[in-house]
Amino acid sequence: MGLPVRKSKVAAPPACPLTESLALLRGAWAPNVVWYLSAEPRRFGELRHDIPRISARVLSARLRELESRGLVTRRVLATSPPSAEYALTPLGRELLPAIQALASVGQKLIAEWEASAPKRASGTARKRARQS
Amino acid sequence: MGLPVRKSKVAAPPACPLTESLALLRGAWAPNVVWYLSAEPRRFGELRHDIPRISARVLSARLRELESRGLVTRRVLATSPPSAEYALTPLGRELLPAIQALASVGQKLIAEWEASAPKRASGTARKRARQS
DNA sequence: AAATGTAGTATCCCTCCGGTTACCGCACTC
DNA sequence: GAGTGCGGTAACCGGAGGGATACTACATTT
Repeated sequence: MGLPVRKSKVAAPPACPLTESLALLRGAWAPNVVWYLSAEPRRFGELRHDIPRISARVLSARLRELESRGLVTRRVLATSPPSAEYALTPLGRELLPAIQALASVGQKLIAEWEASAPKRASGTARKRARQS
Repeated sequence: MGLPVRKSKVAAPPACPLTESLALLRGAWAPNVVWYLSAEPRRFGELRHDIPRISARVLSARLRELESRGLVTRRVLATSPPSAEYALTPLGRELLPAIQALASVGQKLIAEWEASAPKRASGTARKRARQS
């Protein structure tokens, strides 16, 4: 017989907390959208501009989902032509520390790569970027 | 003409830091695997037990990917039958604060739901659980 | 010899998700 | 009336990813 199965020291999942919050951020670009709403409310076109490679279709779908999950509110402005403004709810804000932590890890990685290969042109695409 | 596009107050993505770290955790159950390796190294079967709804196929694939991304190490133990032990690398450990932050949000949500509906049987699956 | 346990791999299949493209209605400006 | 900017939606399509199931190899236990 092999080794005995050791009981995990990590809290077991009756309903896994990690899975719960990941469900809130599911879908392409969802964390990015929350991130770009963190500083201030933003309009549809501004988010498109913030996240260059997102398509209008996906941004629209993501905003609807985030709204239905209670992370984001949508407000139509009486401008001409009408525009829409999206903002984080308190629930959405609760996820910011986690997103911030992820971003700072990514920031550190980028800084290390640039430091370890300073000869590379600064705008050069790295291989890892393909994984995004 | 509509409103002027406001420049984002969130740091722009030459290579988005958030996207970088999300790439490390891509794939089903990846954050959970890292989470269950946080306290101590764990073997394949233990991880299967920790994450009940994961299949061996996906767990295997995920561990290979996490290994290739440098988050996890694999060590074969000279037991009979041979077993394998997986552990976090320093890079993998860097993601723990973010994962911890996510888990604590999920924990809070679960606590609130249970507090707001104390009549429900504690083991009852909630609707949100289907989204996982 | 059969069962058990460990650590996977192989194969199939099917769904979902997201990219692309095209298009809409409105209001203003030119 | 044509063009532009805004905020989307509709339809199509392709691929990747992941669930389910079955199978392997080896060593020890019964």
